[in-house]
Amino acid sequence: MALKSSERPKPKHRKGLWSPEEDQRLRNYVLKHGHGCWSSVPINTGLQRNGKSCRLRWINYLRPGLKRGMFTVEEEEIILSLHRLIGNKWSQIAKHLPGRTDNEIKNHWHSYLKKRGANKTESSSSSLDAYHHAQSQCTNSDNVESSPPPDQIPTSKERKEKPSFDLPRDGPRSFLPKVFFAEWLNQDDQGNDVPNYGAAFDDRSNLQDPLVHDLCTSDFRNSYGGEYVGNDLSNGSVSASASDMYSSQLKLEMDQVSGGDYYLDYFSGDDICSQFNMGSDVNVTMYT
DNA sequence: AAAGCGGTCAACCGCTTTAGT
DNA sequence: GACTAAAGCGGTTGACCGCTT
Repeated sequence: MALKSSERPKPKHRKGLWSPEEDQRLRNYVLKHGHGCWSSVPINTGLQRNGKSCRLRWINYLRPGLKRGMFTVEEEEIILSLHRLIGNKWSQIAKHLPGRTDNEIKNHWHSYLKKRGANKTESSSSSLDAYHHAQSQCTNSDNVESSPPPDQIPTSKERKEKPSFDLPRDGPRSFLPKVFFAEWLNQDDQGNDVPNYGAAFDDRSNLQDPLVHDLCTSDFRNSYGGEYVGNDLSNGSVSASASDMYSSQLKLEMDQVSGGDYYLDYFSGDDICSQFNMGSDVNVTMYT
């Protein structure tokens, strides 16, 4: 006789910080097989964690493409701006900060920005500017680091002992975070770094990002209470303003995955790794 | 030197939503 | 439509660390 799910004996799950060995197991498994159903991951890996814990560990810490280190001023502006607009929708906010997790943003909000946001009553007007500016800042070649080999990502314990950034927490905020997947670089006529948007963005089919889409249509005003800060795009005009917003693509040369090139919409918020199995060697190239 | 304190962040908890049957 | 499992999400907790007294 089959037991009801509530009557099944519950396996003992380990709790607390993840050990390097656990990280290694999970990372190896997901990179090789994909996560599939998370509840089966502990079974397949032999980890004494529940699936939920594995999922969280992967999303917040092990997943390739995560930025580590301090938030830039521009990222903070984006968080503040979006938080004013949509509140504690951390996952929505995270979609607009590539490489940042909702958990990370939430923690940062509670640690730094809540106080700062409370003090700072002005500023809404600069929201879109900050948002826009952040995209070009992200293209600065000084920011770009290719993803380290998985075994070089510090464990949670190691991070506490030796943070991945060199400047003190309260140091200058112009310090830019590490980017584990290469971002890309384009330059305008003046040699300033700009995102690689242009023609690609003019194609409406590229407006996958919900915020961009909203910003480019009048829906945005309606969606967020009729108050919109920054550039006025309410007439639905996409051409110049929208193109200036951002659009970018990340080209991954997947030598070991079908031998093809993959173009991923960097800002779509898609979980890159859940879409395919990452081979052990993933070459990330700059796409300019 | 050690106790107290506050800040940070990884991880857990519980609720909601979504998908499958 | 009801039920179940999985996934997603936001709030909260607790370990750890550095600073102050």
